[in-house]
Amino acid sequence: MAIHKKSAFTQKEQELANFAKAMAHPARIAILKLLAQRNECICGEIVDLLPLAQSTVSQHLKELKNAGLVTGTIDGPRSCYCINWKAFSTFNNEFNFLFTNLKVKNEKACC
Amino acid sequence: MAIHKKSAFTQKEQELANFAKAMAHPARIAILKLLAQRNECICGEIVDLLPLAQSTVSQHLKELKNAGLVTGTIDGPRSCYCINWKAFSTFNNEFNFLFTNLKVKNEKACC
DNA sequence: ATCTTATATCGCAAATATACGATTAAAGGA
DNA sequence: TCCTTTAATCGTATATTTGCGATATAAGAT
Repeated sequence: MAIHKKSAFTQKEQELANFAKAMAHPARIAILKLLAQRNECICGEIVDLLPLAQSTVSQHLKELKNAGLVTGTIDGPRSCYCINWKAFSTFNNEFNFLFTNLKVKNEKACC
Repeated sequence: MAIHKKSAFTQKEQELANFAKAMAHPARIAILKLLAQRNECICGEIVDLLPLAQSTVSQHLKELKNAGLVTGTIDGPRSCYCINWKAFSTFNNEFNFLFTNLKVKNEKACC
């Protein structure tokens, strides 16, 4: 069952997994890319740039926001999203620490 | 529905998403960590180190293998897994290229 | 006050993922 | 040959994700 024994794992393991989960969909990667390629928030437009229904995009944005990767303010009929670089690089560092640093030491083909 | 309109996104977006998906579970993060912290493959033992049933661990390993993050050889009743550093750093570079490089240019708090 | 526009939320259907017990398979030892 | 050990696979229950249409909401325009 999906009893999700997440509590059996460490805080960091769960954090990294949640981060990965937030990125585990091409639509969300695309959204993050759009946000990253601009120097400012994107207010509107996002839906027009994706091949998905408005409600679907809104849901993806919500997930990115819940994961902390994106910040957003709702301003009446107009919303405004941008990447939360701080949280983003925190996770990136964690990721690199866990794997890339070790890579230097190991770099060895076994099986 | 989960009609997964993945085809509507670019190859790179899908690749990154698949990579993230493979890491999107604390158990798989834990497995990767175990594999990374050693200088060699882990043959056996993995199940003992995780709070999950043998069949569940086997399934997670299979997913990591499918995603290309882990290589493995089955040697009769004994299997042998280790991290595929090559694929791993390819993805890591892609990730960094997409986001971290941009970060330097942007670093700007908006909303 | 009503209409328009942009976006969030709800409700549902279908696909996927998670977990585990049971079973299978395959090699080595008795 | 039969038993043991180790790990993959199958079957199944349940949870979560994905996607969309319909609806709600909220601000601005008319």
